[in-house]
Amino acid sequence: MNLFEEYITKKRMRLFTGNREILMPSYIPERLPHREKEVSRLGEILAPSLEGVKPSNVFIYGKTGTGKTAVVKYVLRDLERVTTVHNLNVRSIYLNCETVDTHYSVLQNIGNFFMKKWDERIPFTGWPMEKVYETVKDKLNDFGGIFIVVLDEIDKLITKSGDDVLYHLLNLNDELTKARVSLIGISNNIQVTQMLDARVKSRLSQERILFPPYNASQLKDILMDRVRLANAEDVFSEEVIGLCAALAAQEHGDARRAIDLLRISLEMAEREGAVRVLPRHVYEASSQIELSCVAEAIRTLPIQQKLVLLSILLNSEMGKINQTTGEVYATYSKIAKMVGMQPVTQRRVTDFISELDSLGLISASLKSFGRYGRTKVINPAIPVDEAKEVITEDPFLEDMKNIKLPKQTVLH
DNA sequence: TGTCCACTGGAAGGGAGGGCTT
DNA sequence: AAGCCCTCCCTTCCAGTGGACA
Repeated sequence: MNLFEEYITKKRMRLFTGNREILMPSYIPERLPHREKEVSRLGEILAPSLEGVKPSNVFIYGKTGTGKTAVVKYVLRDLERVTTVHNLNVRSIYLNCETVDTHYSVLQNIGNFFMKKWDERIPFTGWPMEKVYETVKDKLNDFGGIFIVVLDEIDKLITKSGDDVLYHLLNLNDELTKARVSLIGISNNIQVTQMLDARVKSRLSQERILFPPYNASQLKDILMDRVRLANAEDVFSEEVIGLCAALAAQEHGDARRAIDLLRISLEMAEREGAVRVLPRHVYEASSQIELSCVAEAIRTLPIQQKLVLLSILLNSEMGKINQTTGEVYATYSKIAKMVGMQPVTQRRVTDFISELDSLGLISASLKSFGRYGRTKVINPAIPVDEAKEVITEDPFLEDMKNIKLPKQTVLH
């Protein structure tokens, strides 16, 4: 049977044939339940732009899945509709600092927003900063209106590149003759603002909006709305929707998680050929989300970090609990040589350990053993066998699949 | 109370890689 | 082709540290 014929037959058998995009967290509906206050607050802040006045800069913070990005995109979409109809000179750009995380790339993206011809574009590297800055200024002056720059996950930008970028962006207005730039910073980590220079900090957060987590009943409303919008009431019972909401509420009220649960439990039910989504599909979806997040995090790790993680897993497999940095480094050096790689220094490995810790793949905490030194105490935070399997998918590390450590490498 | 261990983590800088300018 | 610039990944150097032990 033709591969795609099969797909078409399957599609006919699908439980839900409506628009699946509605069941994605990235979909912005026409109504955002329980975020009316935040929407109107941001709307009020940005409204002066319609009269050609620069709106205040805004700093938005709240945990993941509390609707920060959705509200900002929602408000900017409305703003764009109005400015298009009334032909007003207001534009905005959305940048996610997960990927746009350097001084250069932020300015490059802003500059390229106004570039109509491909060959005029600022390359992703190569130009002196000064030239990029001047080009951005020229382009903004040519545009001559109000330009709103949204920096989502701004904490990533600050931790990686410091506050230089923000300093430059905030100073841009002093050097612009016609245009005006406003900043909207979005962060799920309030701590980062402590790292900012006091002047940058006060100018960035002329206005602040805090997004509280959703509770279970609010999440349920959000899911109900989506289900109605997708015309999928006959697929999801109220019980199932409530369960998705309850599970996500346990995770600090994460709407993104709740919507993912809804969609993936639907996929689970379809795969099984069920007529409706059942609570057990939701539980299955929940554990699948957890596992696939871990697997994805591991897959995207650079090879050296994979080796460090593998060392920790192997040590743990040997029954070693509470590993020290020194022990991890010893194992790492051995297996790096085994796969024909030059081991990096211990200093570098301590950075890798911190990164693995912040990704939640391991737990590492600083502990002092008195005269026996001070080190990090490290344990895997994920299932060892599954994690090993994902790591050894890497063509470089295939040979490590069945490796067992000789005892003396961990026991001193 | 001072010493000392086994690191931690900041700072500075090297060099490779990608790209532009002259 | 040579000279720059920027980012990324890494090394080298080193001051700093919590707490057991003498």
